[in-house]
Amino acid sequence: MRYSRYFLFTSKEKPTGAHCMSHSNLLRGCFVSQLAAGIYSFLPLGFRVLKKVWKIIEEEMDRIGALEVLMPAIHPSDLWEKTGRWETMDNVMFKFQDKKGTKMVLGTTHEEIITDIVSKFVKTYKNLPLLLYQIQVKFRDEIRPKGGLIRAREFIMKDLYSFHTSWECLDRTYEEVYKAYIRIFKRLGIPVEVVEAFSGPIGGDVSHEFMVITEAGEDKFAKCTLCGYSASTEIAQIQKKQISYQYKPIGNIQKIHTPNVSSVKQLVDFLNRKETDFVKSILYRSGGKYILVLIRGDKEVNDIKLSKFLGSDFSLAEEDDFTKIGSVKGFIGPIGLENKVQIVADYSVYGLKNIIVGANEKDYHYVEIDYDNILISDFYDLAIVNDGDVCPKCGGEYKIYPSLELGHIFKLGTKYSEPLGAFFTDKDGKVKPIIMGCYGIGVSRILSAIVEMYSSEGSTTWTFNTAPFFVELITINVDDENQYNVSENIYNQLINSDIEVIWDDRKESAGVKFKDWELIGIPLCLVVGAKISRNIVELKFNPRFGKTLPESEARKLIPEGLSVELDVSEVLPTIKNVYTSLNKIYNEK
RNA sequence: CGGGGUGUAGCUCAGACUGGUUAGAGCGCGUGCCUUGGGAGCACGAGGUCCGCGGUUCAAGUCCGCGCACCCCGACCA
Repeated sequence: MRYSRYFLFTSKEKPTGAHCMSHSNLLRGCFVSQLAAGIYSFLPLGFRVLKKVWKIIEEEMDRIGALEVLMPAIHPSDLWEKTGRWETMDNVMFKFQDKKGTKMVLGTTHEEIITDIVSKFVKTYKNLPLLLYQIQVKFRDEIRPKGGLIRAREFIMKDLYSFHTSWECLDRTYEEVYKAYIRIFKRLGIPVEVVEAFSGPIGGDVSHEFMVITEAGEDKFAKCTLCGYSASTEIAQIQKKQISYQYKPIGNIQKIHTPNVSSVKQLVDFLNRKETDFVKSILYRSGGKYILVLIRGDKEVNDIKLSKFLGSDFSLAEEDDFTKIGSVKGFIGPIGLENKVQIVADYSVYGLKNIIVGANEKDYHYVEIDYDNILISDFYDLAIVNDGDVCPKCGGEYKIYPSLELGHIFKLGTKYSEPLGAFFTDKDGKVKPIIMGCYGIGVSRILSAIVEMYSSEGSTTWTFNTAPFFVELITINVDDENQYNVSENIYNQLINSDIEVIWDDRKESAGVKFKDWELIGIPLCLVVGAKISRNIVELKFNPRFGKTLPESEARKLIPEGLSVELDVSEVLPTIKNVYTSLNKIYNEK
């Protein structure tokens, strides 16, 4: 490809509105272009990268026997109503009506559709197991899209669905998909962490997320520094505590004036105490009862953990609930409410002495309270884990990492097959619901993830299998006939050797060409300049390309100083050699 | 949904507070010269519904009202 004929309009300036590096680089490198909030076009260069990611996913899906389909992006409401998700996913759905007034939705995901398809055709155990997947556009009307492709409202996703006669069979497929995902991310050059995860409204009980560690993400996971166990902070538990608790009502209670000071943060400043000297009290309604949850001031309640204890039907109390139980929002505390609410505490409250709690009176707190002065009905693990919390597997310490979710695999069971009537006749002649799994990968998001991994502002680095071209050929002075002719010759040789090359044949200054090379993230750069009079050209490596490789390989392939001078006759063999070595690392069966 | 910000040339932004000729800069774009190993230089030039609608005024990019879009923080998020 000749640069002069390509669609490539790079930007020297950092775009406004791009607040993370990958977003900025993808815009500046002319990979994508924004149409509306969270809605992007893939431009020729970006689409090349997308297709490369796409292809690797297809290859690995093929390898586990999954069959590719393409389902509609527009769905009528009926299937969604059958599973109840017309309501439960309403907050992210783009809904509209067709000209007949039929309710429609832009597909947020495709469990309903694929299950419907399978239910029409698969009637016997003889046709199972079955794996179907697609790479398709998904629509989610996120309230706040951000980070470019990281959280978009229209995005590309790979979704695989598996269908089984038994849980054992699902388990085996789940394992295979897990391994396929590991291979996919390895081939893409993305270091992923697999973490146990919450399966959420999609259903099922087991799930794993494939995360990359980056500040640009929107999730967090906890990893044990000792045994390596890791889990999303949505579900990460801590080691159970031995509780030996006896209620000792306090005789002489001390109250202090805290005018208009209610949040822990404000109290810390006002009283000059530590966050851990406070116990927060959070009031919930559940099944007509009130539950007061106590938690140490530095911690946050994990609603998912709480729902295990309260059931799914609970909500935060509102203003008038506080009045009903004789308390005040902002100053609620456990002492004095013993008869009106059930009091449960997070483990973090256990053993605390000389703490401060709300006095159920506007502008007042109680001080010098011990944990056993509070009537607590039970202690549970209810908090979102922090650094230093104790791993339930080995007693080691957790560390929390910011992360971006690239893949998520679920065991669904019969959540969709039953309501949508996907049944099969088993060997024993009985009709049973098909057991399902589903497995997603955020394909477009992967582009952002790779850029976040290895690039810096204004200088992108793609990995071997994702780089839009393998070599950028730069001719310093295209008016120099010798430089031009040698370049053209090398360009043709590379094409004939199936090495993807973009030739910067523009009449631009050298600086412009080098900056663009770095911005668009091509691994190798071959420079044809004045030294061509001595038959010498220079081969340069992208500044961070080595980081995308295993260290030993990087040492072997990449010269010190990232650059080497070559005789023209050595160019093709050298590039081919690097290409073959990398291909072996990333694409060997 | 709450809080905040922004909207002027293709891009990044000044001008607005205190209304007043023909609305500016840098970059980019075009032409010519020069230059060709890290976004070079000189000259000339093209390019604007100042987000939209309404209002105040002799006069609105500027003031007022309504709306829209985009961005940020929070809430939300298979």
